[in-house]
Amino acid sequence: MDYFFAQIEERENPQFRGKPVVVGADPKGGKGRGVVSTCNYLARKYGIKSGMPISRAYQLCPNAIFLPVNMELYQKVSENIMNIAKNFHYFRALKHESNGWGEKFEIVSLDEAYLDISFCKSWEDAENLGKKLKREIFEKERLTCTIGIGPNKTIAKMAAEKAKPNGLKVIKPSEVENFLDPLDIEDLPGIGPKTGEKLRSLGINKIKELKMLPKEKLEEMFGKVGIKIYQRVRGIDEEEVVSEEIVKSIGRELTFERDTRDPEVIFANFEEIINDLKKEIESKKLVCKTITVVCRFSGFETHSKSKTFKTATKDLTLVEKEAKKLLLKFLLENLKPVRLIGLRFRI
DNA sequence: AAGTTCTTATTAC
DNA sequence: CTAACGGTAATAAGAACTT
Repeated sequence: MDYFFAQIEERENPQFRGKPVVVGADPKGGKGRGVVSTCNYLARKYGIKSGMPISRAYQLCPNAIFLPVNMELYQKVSENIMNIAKNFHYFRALKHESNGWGEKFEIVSLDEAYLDISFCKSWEDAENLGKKLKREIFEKERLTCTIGIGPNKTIAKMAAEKAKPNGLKVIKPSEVENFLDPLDIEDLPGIGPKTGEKLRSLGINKIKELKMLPKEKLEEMFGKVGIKIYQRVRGIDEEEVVSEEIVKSIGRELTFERDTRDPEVIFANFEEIINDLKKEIESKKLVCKTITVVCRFSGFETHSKSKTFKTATKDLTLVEKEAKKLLLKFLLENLKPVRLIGLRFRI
């Protein structure tokens, strides 16, 4: 979906149209500590981007419309759209007489999903399917999206990225090389700021240049990720579209309004985090094998402590006790004010 | 020496 | 003038530890 959260807000509040809209933390007159979740394209013209500190966004455009994240609403809309896409996909697969191949539908996040449309008989066929899906989503939800189509997940994703917003881009196998070569290395999924910086320090800026690096060199520099990169820059990606991912961990974390050393404040908030997680574990009938407590101190220095149980346990009272012990250790061995606390349960 | 656990780093959305 | 920086989840790597 295009600029999902902000686009939903525009739909719900037509008076926002034509104005820069930023969804995220409260800027508090430039003093806020959160980040931008999503913003519309007008806000992007001012240099605002997802993940940027909200204080920075406020500096760039103090007159933008700053909105809090209304997650319940976005979740509901996401559900509607995923259902549209899923049903659409299912009936297309039936029509094409796919024998179980094409029903795969993978939800990546609230606003992203993969459809395995390998039942299509041609790329034109695939493109038409994309057009129809775009139309259906817009007719039913009044929201635009961008669809990328390619021989594998990586290419499809990158095609969509380049076609945003309200776009549709098809990359046929014969076009993959010409599509990839001129792109920046950071356009490749899996190359983030750190990996990108390391490569840039070698004078590698474009995917075409990245192709010059031998597999061994990439593996030496980045391990398994390096091998993935080697394949991806060559348009190779065998990842399947997988319908259901198994949950491996659930966690919560919280940044305080201001750094604090007050144990009352810290433990009261930790209690809330624990209770929240306990509820989720119980309702989903999960068990807990490992707990990890995270503490971020003043200066953004982040540490974690974890404990693994002999066997996964349902005894959340025990889990709670251990979690509190770990947090206490942090406070005893580090005297700096605390910025963030978090807790994660590994299943 | 091998298997686990702990901790940190990186990425994505 | 520069830095400013959420929350959730996955995966990988290497160190530290048990067995």
